[in-house]
Amino acid sequence: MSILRPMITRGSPTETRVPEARFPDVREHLRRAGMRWTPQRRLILEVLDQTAGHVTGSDLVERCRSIDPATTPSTVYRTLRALEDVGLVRHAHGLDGREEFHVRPGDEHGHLHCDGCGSSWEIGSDEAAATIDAFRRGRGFEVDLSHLTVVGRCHACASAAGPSESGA
Amino acid sequence: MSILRPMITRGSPTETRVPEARFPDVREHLRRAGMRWTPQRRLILEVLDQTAGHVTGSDLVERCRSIDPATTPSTVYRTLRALEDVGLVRHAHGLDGREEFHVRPGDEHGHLHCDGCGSSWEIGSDEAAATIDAFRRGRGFEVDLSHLTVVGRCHACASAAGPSESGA
DNA sequence: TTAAATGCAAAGGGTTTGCACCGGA
DNA sequence: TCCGGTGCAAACCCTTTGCATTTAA
Repeated sequence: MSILRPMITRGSPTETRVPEARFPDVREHLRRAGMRWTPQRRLILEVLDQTAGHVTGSDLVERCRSIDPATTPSTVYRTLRALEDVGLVRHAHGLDGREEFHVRPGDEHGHLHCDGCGSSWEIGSDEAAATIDAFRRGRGFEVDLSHLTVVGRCHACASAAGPSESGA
Repeated sequence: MSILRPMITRGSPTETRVPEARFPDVREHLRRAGMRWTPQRRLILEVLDQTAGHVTGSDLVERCRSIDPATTPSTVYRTLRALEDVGLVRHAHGLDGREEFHVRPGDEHGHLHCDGCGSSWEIGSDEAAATIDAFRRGRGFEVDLSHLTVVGRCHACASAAGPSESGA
């Protein structure tokens, strides 16, 4: 249900470049915003789309470079902001606070980071329901799930560290 | 109930430097960790303590400089880490992802930021209860409240923007 | 006395910007 | 054709680090 509409086979093996026919909505989106559809943007969107989790700006630069060495940081960062303005990309903040981007999925999600092992998971709207409800009912605050980052210790790490680790 | 124990008059007007007697526990803390009690550290701790909310590193540098122009960034940043190691200071991440420090309060709290008006509030353990419970019961995850940052739209902003703003 | 802490200045890293050229529509 | 986008390189900002000096204990 990604805005990119992967249409057919999600990961056709050998094909790195995906025909732009795959991004019909995106072109529309950009066009309506008076923006242009360029090879660089396609590449960036593609890499972003193929990245399961999230990428920082510099990560994205690297990944794009591995496909097209001519990629430049300024273009990537500018594109990222442009795409975010149009609503095609969103960002959240990682454990270290850096921005992490991802193609905006049909269903928003938050992030759960374990301080212990460094793992991270997605928080679906179902799992976030209690949180969202609490703030909405408590003070009429509308939580932005895609910006929700919960940090702490996963079950495994919490068990290993013992129960006295948290509040101290 | 701050660890700094402000003891008497919270802000005696003319007195900028507070007698170190005000920080008995802190000295102890540092001493036990083999660390020293210096004027710089006292200043930093003081500014940190008098800052209601949170400060970024550079904020803190500025504020310290306004009291003692000789303050240097390296000392501030190093002290910040040192104090955090000892457990006297904690950090969270602001809206923009930058580290925000504060004297570690007796009761941890998270943060609530409104994307609309830029306001932010503290989330007490009571308000976070539902969230903490949900993750604990759902997957045995122990949420670190002091690292919890919830972003979204406050009641006022949500009302102003209308209900269709959130998921789009 | 002696190791921790400071101050300076320079490095560092990710991100942003100015500007001339390029190219999608 | 025309305005948006790109690439380059330099600027930026906050933060960190090396090293000689100072200073708390």
